[in-house]
Formats: sequence, C-alpha cells, structure tokens
Amino acid sequence: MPAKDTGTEELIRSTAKKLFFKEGKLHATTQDIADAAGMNRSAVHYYFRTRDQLIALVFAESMQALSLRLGKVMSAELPFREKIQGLIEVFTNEMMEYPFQEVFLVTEINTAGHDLVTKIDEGPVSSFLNEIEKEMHLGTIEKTDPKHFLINLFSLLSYPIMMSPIYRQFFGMNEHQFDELIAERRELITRTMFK
Amino acid sequence: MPAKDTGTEELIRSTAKKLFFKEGKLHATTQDIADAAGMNRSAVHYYFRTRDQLIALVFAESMQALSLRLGKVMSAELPFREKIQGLIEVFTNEMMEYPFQEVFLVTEINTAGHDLVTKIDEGPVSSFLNEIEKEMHLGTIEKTDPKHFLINLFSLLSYPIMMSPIYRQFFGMNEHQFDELIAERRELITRTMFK
DNA sequence: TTTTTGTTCAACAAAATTGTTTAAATAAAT
DNA sequence: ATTTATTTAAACAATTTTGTTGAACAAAAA
Repeated sequence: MPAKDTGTEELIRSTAKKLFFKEGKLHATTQDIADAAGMNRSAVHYYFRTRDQLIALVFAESMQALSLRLGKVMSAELPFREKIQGLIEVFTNEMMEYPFQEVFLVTEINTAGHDLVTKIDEGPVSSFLNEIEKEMHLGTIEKTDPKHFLINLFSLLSYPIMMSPIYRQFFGMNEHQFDELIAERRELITRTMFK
Repeated sequence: MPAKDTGTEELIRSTAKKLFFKEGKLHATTQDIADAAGMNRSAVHYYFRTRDQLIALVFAESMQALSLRLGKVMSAELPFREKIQGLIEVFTNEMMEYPFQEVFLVTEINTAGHDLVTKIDEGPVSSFLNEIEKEMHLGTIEKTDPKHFLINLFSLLSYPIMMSPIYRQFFGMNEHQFDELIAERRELITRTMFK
C-alpha cells in the first residue's frame, strides 16, 4: 500500500534542521521551510500537520541524537585521555556542521518549555562523572567538582563556534580565517583540560 | 512644551530587554512587551513606531554597552591578573542578570543581519591582545594566539550560564543548585586561565 | 481660560502566518 | 486496472501580529 518514498518527509526534516541549526533562522515559517526544500507548503502540513509538531519533532530528535552521541562517546572503551580527544573530535564536527543547534535547543526550552527530562539518558553522564573523578585522583587533571570539568570542556568546544558571528567581528576576521582559528582549538582544548 | 515624562519609553526598552535577555523569549511580540510593561500596545508603537525599530534599538544598545563594558575592563589601570579577575566579575554579573543577551545578539545577526561593525570599538580589544601576548612572554599564562586566551575566557564565563536550562537537566539540578555551581566558577576560571 | 502639546487607549485596517479543504495529477502496489 | 498513497496547486478561513487613526485625556504654555 505505501508508495513513492522519495524521502520527502526526511527532506522536510533535514531542511528544517538546515534552517534552524545551520543558518540560525530561528523564526523560519512553514513557507520558508517549503521554499528551502523546493516544495509546496501543503506538503509540510501533509507530513507534520502543524508547525509546532514539526518543531517539536526536530527538537526531540536533536535532544535524542545529542544524548546518543554523548552516550557513545562517554562509554567508549578507551583510556581517559583518548576518550576526551574523541569527544572533542565528535562534538567539534557536530558544532561545525550545526553551529546553532544548541542555541535552538535553549530558546525552544525558554519559549515552548518542552519536557526534555525524558529525552536524556543520564546513565552514561553520571558514570562518566565518576571516571573524571578517578582521573582527578590520578592527578592528570585538576581536582574540582567533575561537573566543572565537563562544563569547561563543552564551553571551550561549543561557545566559540556558536558565537562566531560576533567574535569574527571582534577580531576582524573573515569566515575562513575564523575556521582556521577554530581548527587549532581541538589540540588547544586537550592541552587546556589536562595538566 | 514637553509633557509628562513618566519614563514610559525607558520602561518599554527595559521590559523588552527583560523578555529578550532575561527570559529568553526571543519571539516576544509587541503585545507581549506591552503586557509585560503593563500598558497598551499602542504606546509601544507610539514610541518606537515599528517592532523592527524597537528591536534594532535594543540590539544597538546591547552591542554598544558590550563594547563599553569591554573597553572599560580591558583598559583598566590594573596588573594583568587583577584585570582578568575584574573582567570575570563584571561579565559574570552581566550574564547572571541577562543570561540570553548573547543568544539574542547572535540570532539577530543571523536573521536581520545588522551591521555591527560600526558598533564595536576594536581599539581596546587589540591593545588588550598585546597585553596578553606580553603576559605570555612573562610565562604566567600559556603561549598561544592571544585570541585563544580571550575566547577561552569568555567561553568559560558565558556558555555555562546561557546553556543552564540544558545543563541543569543534564546534571539533574534545580536552579538554586546550579547557581551555586556557577558561583564557584569565578575562582575556578581564574585558576584555569593562569598557570 | 484657552490653546497647544504630548500621551494613552480603543477601534480599525492591513498584512502575515497558519491550517484546512478540495481537486487534480502522479506514481506505486495489488 | 484498480486501489492506495503521494504531491502539487489553489482557494479559503481563522488567527495572529502588525501598524494606523482618531478621540479622549492630561499637562504645560499662552
């Protein structure tokens, strides 16, 4: 009974993500999305009924993917330092592709107030916090609340990329120059986090 | 000839900032603003003509204030370490009061594409970058591109606060608990940046 | 007091956005 | 060939949001 399957639904989803996460167009209308996907606005409603439902789905998928990514990276069978390097690699790549994903998530939480509690698997996070604590006892990283270690790591990773439009102006750099600066950071962040 | 002067215009401005910067309601309508300010929507249009003009003004003022704040802190007559501590203090306070101000700025740049070039005085920034470089030669901070030092500093400062809705969930903390975690960071950031 | 100026509000009009409906066209599966 | 599912299109209504206008009002100036 099902038919065509030209992946239209998936196209709409990915186009919405492109607008929200890549271009930072947080107010994109159903018309904007249809235009960007090269189709009729009716198709958007046909597959997702309402704009809110589409956004709720994009939000949920983004949270879920984030949780999955975290889980995979945090519970990898690797020595601590390599695990951190893997995390930096994975999340830097994600941020480079979707610089405004986290901004989207936060503003959605502020306005719509989604219940994200269910979306996050706290298991890997808390066991990773334990691993961080062990590493602190070994002396390779500074001793504090392990939550600070995690926060610092993601701060150094995410913030410069999501704020790049502002900081490019501050430093008078073009996009290419700033991308090179960001590229240097993978190594720099490792150095900053250890010792 | 002028009349009343009940500071209504100022009230509208500050209410808009409260919605945008404090509560992260980035899609707030003129009605939302009027409601929050306890007045008629016409008043908003009377003073600012259009929503876009109000937003443009809030944006410009925010950038200008940021530039001013930066300039003042960066060109203070203080030893380097104390200058950094002052910067941390000032900008942490600002972030605590207006957690979503930077998010507002970035999303505005993405959608409206304001020309912020004129708004920023690059003078103090570039001379502060020189000061950082000098400090690197003295050996109190690690040697890299001084831009990285600045980026790191603001990452550690701003990101945790603007992302608090997400990370509170991640760590299963309430607002008060997370505020205490943030409070610990002023000292922690200093320690991380030096040595 | 009268006039002028500036402010507030309610009502209205215009525009933008959303969501539905209907019809027609297309394409796949049975 | 028939049925089912997909896609486009156009038209429409409903809602939201915006922006304007005119009247009422208050305060200062004349």
